[in-house]
Amino acid sequence: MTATAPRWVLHVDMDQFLVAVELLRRPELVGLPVIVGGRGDPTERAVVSTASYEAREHGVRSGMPLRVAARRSPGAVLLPVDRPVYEAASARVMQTLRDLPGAVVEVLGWDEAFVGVHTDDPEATAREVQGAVLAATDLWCSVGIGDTLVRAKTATDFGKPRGTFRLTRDTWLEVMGERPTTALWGVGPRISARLAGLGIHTVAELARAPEDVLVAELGPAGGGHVGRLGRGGGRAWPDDTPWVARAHGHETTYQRDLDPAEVPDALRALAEQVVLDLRREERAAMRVHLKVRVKPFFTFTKVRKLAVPTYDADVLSRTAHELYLALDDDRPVRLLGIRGEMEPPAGGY
DNA sequence: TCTGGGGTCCTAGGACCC
DNA sequence: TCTGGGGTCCTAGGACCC
Repeated sequence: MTATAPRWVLHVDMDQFLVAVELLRRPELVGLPVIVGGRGDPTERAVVSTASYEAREHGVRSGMPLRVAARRSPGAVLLPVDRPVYEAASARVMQTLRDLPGAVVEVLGWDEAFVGVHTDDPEATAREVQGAVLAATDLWCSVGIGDTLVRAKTATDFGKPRGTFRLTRDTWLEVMGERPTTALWGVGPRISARLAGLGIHTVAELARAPEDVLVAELGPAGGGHVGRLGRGGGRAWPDDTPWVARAHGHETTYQRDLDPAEVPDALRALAEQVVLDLRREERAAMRVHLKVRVKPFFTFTKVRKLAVPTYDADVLSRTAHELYLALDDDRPVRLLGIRGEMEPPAGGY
């Protein structure tokens, strides 16, 4: 890679990451349907975090209730989520990427990152990245190649597993044009339905849509953003400035619905965890915006938010309880969450 | 016993100020 | 008795992603 060669964005995405990390310490499970999720107990309220390709052949998908997954793939091995192990593996992957000469790395999550490189042969560079990650971690990744972040990210799926794929301004519409708008990163069922109301069903139709029409429907920021998505546009170079968390929160789905009388103790436990996170990671000058999330039924969530100028768990949990009481809802609680949102520093992030 | 837990970013609309 | 417009801050909540 030389600085004078053209710029390319690589999207590095680990293959079945959580399962792959588990297989490193349980090689006897290679080739079997393996599901990582919750505490590995299909009778509990929990969902699939990652399924091996063998389990996916049985119709198991991430986000699916463990109970359903176990029914679809009766012989599958279920494993509990082991965050510290995945965090350590993720750190090794990201360090490997940062050690590549000239690479600009923007981390997206545990198992994926954008890597900006200068190269005349992006496929060869992508293979080098795969080799370096494999050598350092024994883990495989797929690499999407693009002239923007969105195109690189979108390309990765076509390269999975263990492959590479390139999407550029010239090939974007030919590959993506006839696909539904939900195929785009950032367009979910709601946005897609609103676009359909404008007669926009495919990526190509979105790419052609006038900006003022999109802005009228989705707002000033949303309209421009979604229009750019349709053309595969947007940022063309990763941003490697260190990450500053905007929020920390904890939420719990209880195995047994909580009686309202049990809520204060539960809120206190959550508040203490949030305060620990804030003290550890945030500057004291920031203000906390407390957000309480309550889910009495699985389709229904209520939120109350309030600025609270303190890191004191007593005050937070008391305030959270007041917010909960203000919901004026005495139904059993399935999910409870509180979240500290940081006041952005002057001038924004 | 149908649906996790960690986040990010955006918008509508009301309050308030000048 | 009637009524502005811009800007900012705040809360409630929507949508999406990994």
